Amino acid sequence: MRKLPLSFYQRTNVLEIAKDLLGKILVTKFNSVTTSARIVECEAYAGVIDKASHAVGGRRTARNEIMYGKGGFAYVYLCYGIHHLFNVVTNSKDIPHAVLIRAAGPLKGIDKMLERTGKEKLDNTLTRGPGNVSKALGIRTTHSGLSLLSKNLFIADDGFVFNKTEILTSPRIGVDYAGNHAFLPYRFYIKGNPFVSGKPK
DNA sequence: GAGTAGATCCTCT
DNA sequence: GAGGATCTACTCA
Repeated sequence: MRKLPLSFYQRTNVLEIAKDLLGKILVTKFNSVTTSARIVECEAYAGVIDKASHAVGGRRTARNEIMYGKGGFAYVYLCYGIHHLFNVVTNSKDIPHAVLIRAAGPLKGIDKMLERTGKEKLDNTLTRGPGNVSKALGIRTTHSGLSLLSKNLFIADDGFVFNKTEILTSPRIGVDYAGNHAFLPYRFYIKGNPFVSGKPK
C-alpha cells in the first residue's frame, strides 16, 4: 500500500483523476486513530468554466483559495450548515479543479466511525453520501488546506482496481442550479455498490 | 416505497 | 440577509 504521489493529482484531466480515484483508499489518522475507506463514488468539478463549481468564472475567495493552489491538497467546506464535504484539489497552480469524494466503503477503524456517526452497527448508510464520508472519517473544515501527502490525511493505492465494466458515469447530484452544466456526466461510481448514494438498484 | 419538509451555520453579496 | 456540491425522518399511500 503506497500513498498516491503528487503527480497523480497534478494531471490536467480532472475527469481522468476522478475515475482513477475509484478503488483508492482514503485514510485519516487523527489523535492516533486510523480510519480508512475505499472510494466508490466521486464527482469532478472543472474549475472556472463549470457552473456547479465554487470557482466558476474565476471566483476566488478566502474559502476556495485552496482550489487555486497546486493539486494534492484537501478542500473541505461546510454545506447546509451541517455537512462537511471533502474534495481533492487537482491540476496545477491557478487552475481550480477539484474532485468531490461522495461515497466510500469502510475498511479500518469501523468502530471509531460508528462512534463518530452515533450508529450502533455497520450498514450502508455509514459512509454513503459526501456528508457521511467526512463524518465517519472525522474530516472537518479545519482540515481544509492539508496536504494529501501528510501523515494525518492521505489517499493510498493497494493495487486494487475495479473492473472497467463496473465503473458507470452519470450527471452530478444536487447541482440543479447549474443549468445545462447540471447534466454533464461528471459523476463516477461503482455499479451495484451499496455505499453509492442515490437509489439502490 | 415515494415524496417532502426541516435542520442549521458559514460564506459571500 | 440569503442560500447552499446534503441527509434524515416523517407522512401518506
